[in-house]
Amino acid sequence: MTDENSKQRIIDAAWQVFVEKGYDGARMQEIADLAGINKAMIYYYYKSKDELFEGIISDTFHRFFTGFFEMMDLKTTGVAEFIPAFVDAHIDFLAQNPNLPKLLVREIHGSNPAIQKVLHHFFSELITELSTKVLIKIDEAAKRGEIRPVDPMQTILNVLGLNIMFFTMRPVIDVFMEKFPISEAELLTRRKAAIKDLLLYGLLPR
Amino acid sequence: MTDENSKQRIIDAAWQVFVEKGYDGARMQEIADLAGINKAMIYYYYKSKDELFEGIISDTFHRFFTGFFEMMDLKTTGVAEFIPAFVDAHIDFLAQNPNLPKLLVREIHGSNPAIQKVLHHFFSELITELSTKVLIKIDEAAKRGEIRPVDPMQTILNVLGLNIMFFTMRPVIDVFMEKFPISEAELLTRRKAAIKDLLLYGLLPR
DNA sequence: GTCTATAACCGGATAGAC
DNA sequence: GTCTATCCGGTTATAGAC
Repeated sequence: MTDENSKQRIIDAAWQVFVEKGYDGARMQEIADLAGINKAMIYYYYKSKDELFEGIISDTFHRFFTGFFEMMDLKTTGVAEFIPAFVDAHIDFLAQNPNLPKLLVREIHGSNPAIQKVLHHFFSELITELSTKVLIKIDEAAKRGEIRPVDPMQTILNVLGLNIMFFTMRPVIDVFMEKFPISEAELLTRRKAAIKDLLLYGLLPR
Repeated sequence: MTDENSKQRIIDAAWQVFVEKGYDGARMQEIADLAGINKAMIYYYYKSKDELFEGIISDTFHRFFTGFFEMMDLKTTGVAEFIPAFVDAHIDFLAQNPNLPKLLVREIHGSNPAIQKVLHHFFSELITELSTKVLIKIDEAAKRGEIRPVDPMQTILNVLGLNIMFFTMRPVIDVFMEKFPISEAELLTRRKAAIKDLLLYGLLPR
């Protein structure tokens, strides 16, 4: 309950409160309460709410993108094998970190400097990765006739959009599902199946 | 500049500020400044920030869903004609109201009562509409062999997700597009084309 | 209806004891 | 490292003149 242990408790609590309330809605007092420490303790480790947010965001997204890049290194031969493998990995990954897209989509439309930093720093890196590898891979596969001729950039947006929408629109989907109640696991399974089905039939030549 | 005119100015200003800053980030003073009236005037028409938000949200989403339902009444024969027509209409509609998905996705993950109300009131209605008409339409089209056998609910999520992602993830997409600069109109055209292309090839039987 | 002035409160941040 | 007590600026909301 003492020592640097507190710092970790603060980080965990802050992440949780920032996710639930958003940056503007988050209260330092609530973070302190959740961490089970005094509010002043937060200021012992971080000099401001901004710095706390910035620290947590950077750290979290750093770990996120590290995981994401590993995930994209899936060893598969052709696009027809890569796509379903990626969808499964991506959705599983997001299902284990559902708060990430939630927080991102919430803060991204504002002008919070910490988020702008994340956006440009990490996403620029992601785009370089995508454009030097995936974009070309799609283009070549199309020229080879392995997949239909498609707009590579838009195809990436399609895949990412299909995967991520479930997590950014979750509260809406929950309302949808009130009338068709199924388990969380079943819902995820169906979502993955439907995405892979659509993409494979939509991309492979007939 | 006087009379009830002020109320409309307040509504317009409030909508803009709530969209830009989110509920928690919005300041009554900023709304007053933007409306070109005094802060106290807002309290002459609305008794609290909550009530102002609630009023504007309910009103806006009421108009939104009215438009949405009209849009879904597209007179088309089969699914193969309906889908591209819907995608065009939906994206055009969102492009003219980009602040709606922005605000929705921003507030939806919190617990703001006004948003919860919108969510259950309007989306329940939408779901009834979807499940009594679209869901069945997809199911029948599949049985008729007009489209491939697909999970109807997931197909709806796919279509909506592909359309909406562009607006909920816009700041991310802008970062993507920094390296491939094209005009707004061209971007929207490509987005629509790619979605329709994927859906048609992915849903029509081979 | 519209304004000025101000009350009342809240929340981020700090001082300083232990 | 951890706490109590407190400051201080900002924000919602109201009182009351015009």
